[in-house]
Amino acid sequence: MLDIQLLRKDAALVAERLAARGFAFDAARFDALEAERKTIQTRTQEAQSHRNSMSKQIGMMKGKGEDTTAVMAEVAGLGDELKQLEERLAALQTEINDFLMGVPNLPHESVAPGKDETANVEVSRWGTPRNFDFAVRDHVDIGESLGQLDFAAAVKITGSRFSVMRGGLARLHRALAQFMLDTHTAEHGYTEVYVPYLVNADSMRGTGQLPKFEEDLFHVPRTDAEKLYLIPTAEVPVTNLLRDEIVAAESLPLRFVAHTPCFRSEAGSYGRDTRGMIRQHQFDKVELVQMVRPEDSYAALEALTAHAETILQKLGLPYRKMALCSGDMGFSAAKTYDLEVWLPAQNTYREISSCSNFETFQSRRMQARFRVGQGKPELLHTLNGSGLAVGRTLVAVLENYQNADGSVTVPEALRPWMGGIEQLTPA
RNA sequence: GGAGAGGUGGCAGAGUGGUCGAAUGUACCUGACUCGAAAUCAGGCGUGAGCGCAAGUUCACCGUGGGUUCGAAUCCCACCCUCUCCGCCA
Repeated sequence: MLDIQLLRKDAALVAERLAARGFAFDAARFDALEAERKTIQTRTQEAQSHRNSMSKQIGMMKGKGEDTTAVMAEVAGLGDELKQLEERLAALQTEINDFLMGVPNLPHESVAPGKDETANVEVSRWGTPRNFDFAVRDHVDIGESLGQLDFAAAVKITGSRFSVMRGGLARLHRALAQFMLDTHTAEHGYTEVYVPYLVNADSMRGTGQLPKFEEDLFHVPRTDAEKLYLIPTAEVPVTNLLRDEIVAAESLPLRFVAHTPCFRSEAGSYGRDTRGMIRQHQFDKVELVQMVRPEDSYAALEALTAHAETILQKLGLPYRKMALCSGDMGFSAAKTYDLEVWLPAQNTYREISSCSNFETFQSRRMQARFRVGQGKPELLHTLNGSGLAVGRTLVAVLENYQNADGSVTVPEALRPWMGGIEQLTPA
């Protein structure tokens, strides 16, 4: 959520900056709503104040045993008008809030303008894609011929966009997650957290998935009041750890890492990446989350991105770092770097991590704050990034480390988590 | 799932219709005393929002949402959550 003070001061400027990301901000509507809100709120508060002082007077008079019928008759007539004002004000505030909840974050000044991913800027590139002296196969062929990747079984058990792994491949998947967790906790100063995979609507609103993107989420019905959602990323439960909290400035920065499954309905992606493990309804991810002081957040974004890059480097996977343009960023982000890993079978780089600074966009929704000494609470800045998406990392390892005989070499860095296994071979 | 108890400020804990946004204790901040600290004493100390150049002022908030009333932390209804015991269970 944007700062409403900024909107009041200069809605036109906000509209201009949002246009850069393809969002049409209706400044006229906002101004109109605000104008009415201001009038109604002032009148409501005056009426409330009047009623309060009259009621107080009745209390005082009764305390002294005086007759109050005259005053009570006077205040009795106030009820209807006050109720109407209060209802109108509540409706207006709901409307303004709904309106604001649907407005995306402002892009940071360093973000390149652009309509879509074609305007993203390549920041750097690491590693050299390997030359294969045999026909490369994609991860589906590799995994299935190993007898360790089974989409047919997943379709039977659940449906499309799920997978079953067995044996060494299942272990490789687990090893990847543990390798990532151990690296981030031991080398990058993150605290490992275990969190719920089902969250309530308030949490989804806090990080920005709701109200706008409900169709992307799976949910568990129950009653409306207690409806729960499956997390699309650990960002949701982990960032919401700070919702409605005020932490001491000295405790910042907070750095959390969590390994969780993620669930996405993939509504609107029919026909895209239907083959293999690239786009699944359920996938594992190791997520990095930071809460920092505002002045530190852009340095933190660079650091967090570098933490994710470390994983790719240790695994020897070639990748490139992209700075997303204004039109390609997610709803809540002020600035985003994507890391794209080289996939030989697709002969291209594919997203494997997305690292963003949300500034106060999430913390304002969540009222996640910090306090310097005895000072006023201030909104902190939140960041997160994949460190990394485990499923896609598995795909990258299979494809980049495949051998002519159909086996797959286990990257050196993973071997401590593989119980000495150096190669995946058919069972 | 059954039975009971309970949700009040950072924490503890009063308050069951009226100067209650809320006693008191504790924690914390400032000052006094002290060489310094402790103890003691005095004062301060919730969050959000509106209006205002400011000083300030107004409103809302006692789990959440409704209701009754001139007036609700207090009464009524629904829901959520926590705790205890029983049952079941990894």
